[in-house]
Amino acid sequence: MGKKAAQPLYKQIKARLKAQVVSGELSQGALLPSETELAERYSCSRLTVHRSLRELADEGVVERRRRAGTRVAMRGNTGLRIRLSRVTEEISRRGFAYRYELIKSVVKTPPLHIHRLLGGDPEQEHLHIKCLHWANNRVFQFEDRWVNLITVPKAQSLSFEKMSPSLWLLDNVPLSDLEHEISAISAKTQIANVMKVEKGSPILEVTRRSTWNNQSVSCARLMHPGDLYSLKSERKAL
Amino acid sequence: MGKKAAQPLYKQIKARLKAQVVSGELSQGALLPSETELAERYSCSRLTVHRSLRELADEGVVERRRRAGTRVAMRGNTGLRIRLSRVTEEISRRGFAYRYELIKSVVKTPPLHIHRLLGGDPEQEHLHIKCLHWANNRVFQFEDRWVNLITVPKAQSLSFEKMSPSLWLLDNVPLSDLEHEISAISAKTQIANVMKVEKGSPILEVTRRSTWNNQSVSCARLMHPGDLYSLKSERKAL
DNA sequence: TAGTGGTCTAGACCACTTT
DNA sequence: AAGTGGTCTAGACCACTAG
Repeated sequence: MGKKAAQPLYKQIKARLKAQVVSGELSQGALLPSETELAERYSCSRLTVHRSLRELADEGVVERRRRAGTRVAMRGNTGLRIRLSRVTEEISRRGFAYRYELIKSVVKTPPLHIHRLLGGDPEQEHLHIKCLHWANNRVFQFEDRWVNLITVPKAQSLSFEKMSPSLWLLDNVPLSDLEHEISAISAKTQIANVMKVEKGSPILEVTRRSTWNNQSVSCARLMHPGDLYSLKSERKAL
Repeated sequence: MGKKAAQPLYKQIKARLKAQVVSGELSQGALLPSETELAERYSCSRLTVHRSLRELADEGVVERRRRAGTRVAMRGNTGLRIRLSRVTEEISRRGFAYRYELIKSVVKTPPLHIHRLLGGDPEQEHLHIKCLHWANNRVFQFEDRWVNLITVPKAQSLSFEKMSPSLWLLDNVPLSDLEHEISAISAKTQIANVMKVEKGSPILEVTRRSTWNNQSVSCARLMHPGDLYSLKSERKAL
């Protein structure tokens, strides 16, 4: 293993400052030197120091305010990042064979709690799809999705017999914002039957809502058997 | 509501480029103009354009490689950010009264699966704590934690009768890295009894491991009744 | 090897907020 | 009023890699 090339200067400075925070040398709320002073101390331009501090602020390590200076952020608020891949990747990464199964696909007026997510005319019909993503002989994900036919009219003419709507949407609909909610539920009779798990089994549910220019595109419940799936964060700082 | 001050130039450029991606005008894999060209087009310095593109790359909207240029990123890999606050805040934010209850606190040799997380000598004794965080009359979180007594010797002399170890650690131990895993489990008899929920209830479990300079500090299972707690992501792009 | 992005400088002006 | 961070410029050199 050869020695790594030198890190860029701004990363070195960032690392040194972060080390002082992590070691407790700079404790919660402590004031850091100004950018000008740090630039002199490290014999570099102010912009270089600025970038170090800006990235530390983005990571939540420090807090910055004009005139007030840069301070070590209070702990106790932790951010965690989770990466989600498309189902097919998640399954093949685990070494399982992927199979898709359409359960139902109908166009109808959504119930009220779905209408609240999709917005628009309460009488408008939208596309409701239920399907399964199999990993070998187990159900890996049960997808229960509504697609907004106003924003995505193209979806109405598709059968989704061979391809899941989640994959089709990813490749065919430009989308901007996603909201997620992660919860643990218990498999009720119907869900247990569909997912081929015991009634009452724990289910990890990811609810996803996607929007485009503030117009809803689709919302979905993605349900996984608790023993097959969990979400891991990237290991990240503070 | 008065009009906002003009956005900084790099944000405007970022927004314009992003809009082209989101609208589909630039589709997956499409090549963007070079920094030099964009700088001319927007009549600004290259650094300003660079910052726009760098942030878009950080957000996963584009991918950049030297010589190869900047391309619209493939979709299907989504990042989601979740913010976690300390338990007391989570509870008071919901308008509930917080109460802490210590169940047990012992020093002993951990079982093997815990030792794998804590590292070091397999015979070394560590601090094992179980406690409850109540929200009004419901158990909001059941905390099952091991604290590494090699890295945090101070913890041995504390009783944790009034204050939970999670809160104490936050304020007293500098920590650098956190790893999380989120899963759905079913309340087995013992857990159901402790958490005062029905046997078999869904539990949202967050497993957290904290390290300091690559040495483990503590690991914990934070268990919440599925009907009381869920994790919401910040709404963020792509 | 040519062209891309990555970093860095020295200087400047501005916006904000505390004093 | 003064000092902080936020942004921006015009230039430079370097590291990487596709052609």
